[in-house]
Amino acid sequence: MGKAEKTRQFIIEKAAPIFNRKGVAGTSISDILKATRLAKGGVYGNFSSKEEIVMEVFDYIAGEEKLQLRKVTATANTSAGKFEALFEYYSTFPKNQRVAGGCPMLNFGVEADDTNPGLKKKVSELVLYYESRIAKMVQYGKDNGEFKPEWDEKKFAVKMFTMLEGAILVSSVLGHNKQMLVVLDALREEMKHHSL
Amino acid sequence: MGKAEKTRQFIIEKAAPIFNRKGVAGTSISDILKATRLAKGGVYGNFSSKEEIVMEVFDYIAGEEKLQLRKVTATANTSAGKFEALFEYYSTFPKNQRVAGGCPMLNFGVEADDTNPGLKKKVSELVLYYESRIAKMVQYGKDNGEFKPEWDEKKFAVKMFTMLEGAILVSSVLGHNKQMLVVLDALREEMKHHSL
DNA sequence: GTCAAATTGGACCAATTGGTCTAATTTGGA
DNA sequence: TCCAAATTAGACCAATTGGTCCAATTTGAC
Repeated sequence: MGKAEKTRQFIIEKAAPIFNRKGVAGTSISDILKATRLAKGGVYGNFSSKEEIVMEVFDYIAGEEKLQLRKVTATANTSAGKFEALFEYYSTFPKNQRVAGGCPMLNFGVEADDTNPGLKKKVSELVLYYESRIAKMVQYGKDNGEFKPEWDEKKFAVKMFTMLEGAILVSSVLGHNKQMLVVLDALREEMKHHSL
Repeated sequence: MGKAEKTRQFIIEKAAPIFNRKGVAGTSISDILKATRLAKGGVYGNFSSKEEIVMEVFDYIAGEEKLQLRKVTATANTSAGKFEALFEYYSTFPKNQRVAGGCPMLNFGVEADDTNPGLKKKVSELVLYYESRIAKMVQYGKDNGEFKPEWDEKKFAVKMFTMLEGAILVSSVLGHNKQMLVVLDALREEMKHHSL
């Protein structure tokens, strides 16, 4: 990693939690200068615009979250165990988040929806990625004889994903995770109900 | 309603969809001047700050949405019928929305979370209002012998609310309502499962 | 029709926005 | 150690931000 590449990465890492918290419109270049303690030239020598920073920041947060969730699920070797590990992870969300500020799909998705088509596309791809990951985890469990074959993995993926996103919203707004715990219990119950 | 009161209301109505779409930080006073075709004095003679407009705009959208949902559920006289009317309403969301831009709890909640405690409180109160409305609808159905008494109305309210919010997010980002339809089917199924 | 209340149009404000540019300095790899 | 690449510090830009102010005009309730 060259010198410039290092600085570029450094800027992304410092800017990521700011954008994730305050949104794109709510974050200014001067916020980033403050956080990085770089001069303006140091930022604009590596990025051509705020928009370019935002795009890379989203990819960075998305990548970190994927890593984190892989790490969480890797601790278990059964499908049911992986789900339980996920449920435990979300029971304290956003405690063990890699990049502060909550779920990037929620944060960037809501804002990008009406204002930033490029970012919106990135968010939509990430949504589909997670839905398919969940579905694959169910399928894996079915293949291994953990779950009943008639469990519809795609429908469950949609339910689990939407409930988690909704619960993240509610938790962050209410300032506690009671609803998240209810949601996780419901997901556990559905899994149990389809277990062999 | 006096002259000033009319203008005030007019400003709120014109500003509401703009804030709901572009967010608080993403909406400028000049956006509002353009939409209302008022002069600056016309706005600042009625509101003391952008913040004050935002607060009233949120209350306005919240009120309109409450009216709309009351209207939707009023068409049915059973609890199950009211739920079905709601499901049909959300199956085409945001088609019949009173104020364009999607769910205000999602839009304002995500942004206010880290930036605007006053607005955050308003959102959280609205979230609790809807959760309790759902729970009451279930309770009403139980009282009328439509649903099994062991159906946990509070847990269902959390599930329904979080799933709908998540589905609204996913639908808006993906640009279609497939996931919303899956969610609505799941809710229908749960209701059926607890029907007598 | 009067008269106070409301609105206009826009000048004006200081601060901030995203972004460019440059000369001077610092950095780190060959 | 040298030299190109990277970064600094900040001047500068035009545009925009939220907000104030005021004289002149329009409005509508009585």
